[in-house]
Amino acid sequence: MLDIRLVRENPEMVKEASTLKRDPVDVDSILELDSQRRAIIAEADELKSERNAVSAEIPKRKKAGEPVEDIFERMREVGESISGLDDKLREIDEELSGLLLKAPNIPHESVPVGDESANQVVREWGKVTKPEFEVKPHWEIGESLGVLDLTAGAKISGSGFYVLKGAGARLQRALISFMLDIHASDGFTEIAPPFVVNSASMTGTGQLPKLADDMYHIDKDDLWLIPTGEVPVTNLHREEILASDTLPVSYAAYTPCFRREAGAAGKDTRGMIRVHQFDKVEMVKLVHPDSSYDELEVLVGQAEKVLQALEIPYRVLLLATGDLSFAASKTYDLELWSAGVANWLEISSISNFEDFQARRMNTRFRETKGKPQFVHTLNGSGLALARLIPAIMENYQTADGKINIPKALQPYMGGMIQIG
RNA sequence: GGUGGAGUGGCUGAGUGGUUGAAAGCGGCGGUCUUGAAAACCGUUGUACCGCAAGGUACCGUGGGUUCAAAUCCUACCUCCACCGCCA
Repeated sequence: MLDIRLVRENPEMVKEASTLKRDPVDVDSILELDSQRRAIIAEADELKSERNAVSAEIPKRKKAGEPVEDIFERMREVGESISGLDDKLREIDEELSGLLLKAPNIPHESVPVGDESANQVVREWGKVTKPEFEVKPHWEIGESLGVLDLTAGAKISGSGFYVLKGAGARLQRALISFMLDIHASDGFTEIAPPFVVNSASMTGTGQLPKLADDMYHIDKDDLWLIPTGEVPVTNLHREEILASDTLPVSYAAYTPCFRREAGAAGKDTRGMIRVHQFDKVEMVKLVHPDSSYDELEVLVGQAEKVLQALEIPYRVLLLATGDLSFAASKTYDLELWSAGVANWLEISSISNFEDFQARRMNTRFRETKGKPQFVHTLNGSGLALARLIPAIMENYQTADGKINIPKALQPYMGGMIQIG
């Protein structure tokens, strides 16, 4: 959520920034509601002040045996005025916070301006080699080796669900342990959170109110299936004031992710690439505002570490303003080349949200002296399994139609060196 | 799911419908003392909003209600604890 003071003091900046994000904010309405709100508060507070003063008089009068009926009469009217103003204030507050909750975060100054085509390749790691044989896309090699079954997924759940079998299922489990071990040894605390959360949590990280249609909702209990581990893990500290020496807080969590993917269809939806349920290891950080951009670089490095350990070539992309997600100030994507879809695939997205989520969650920290301040939050995939598994199936494919197990992963596969 | 009990400041814990933002203790912070520390003693110690300021307002699980006035009464909901039922 944007700071209302920021909107009040820099309305043009907010208008421009939201336009760059292709999500223009109705700044004028916000300002109008804001000034109405303040006027009503001033009026109501004055009446309340009067009521409090008179209330203090009543017991004294009673003690002195003086009549109080006339005061009751007047205070009844004052009370009615107050509740009228309070009702109106509630309406305005609701409307105002509705607008504010739908306003996107402001891009950081270092973010390139433009649409997707303005994304910048920051660096590349490893080199994409073209093997002499024709690499089969993961859905073909996976099906032929009996480790991936898309038909079964469609049967038991529907289109957009997959089933891993045998060494495929083991591979996924191995990757989860492998990645969590890396993060844990680098100081991340492992978290096993709920996979279903309430609306307050979804609002806290910014999925609600705008992205409701992209998520699965359980009507009966008014709960949401998490679209990413970011939601439960970041919300761990909702409505809290942390001691400053607890920062930075670093978490890593394995969770499934559920996404409705309404309207998604096309070439890159084949196989495991765009599905309704996938597994992911997510990293989350809560940090001091002064260090959040340094932490962002570190977090990108942490995600890279996994790909490097697996020896899979990738590139790091700095997203342009128009490609940034709703809550992000700055985002790097890690992409790797997929022979299957002949395209770069996003395998990780690492973002700094500054205080945008913290403000929604009311997550603050206190330094030894001074007022509580909002923390900055970051998160990044480390990594998404439904992209990583295809990457391994395609990058580690052999000419005779088998899949080698990356060396670092072999201990996690009980020593297995090849599938097939 | 059923029955009973409870939800007050960082924690423990008082609180009669009317200067109670809230006693007391612990903890925290600052100080005195000390070579240093501990102990002792003194002081201080919630958050948000409105306001240029002075100052004002709100908050005692959450929402609604009664009242001139609610931490205190009523009501619904939420959470926690205990027991019963069910269960991986």
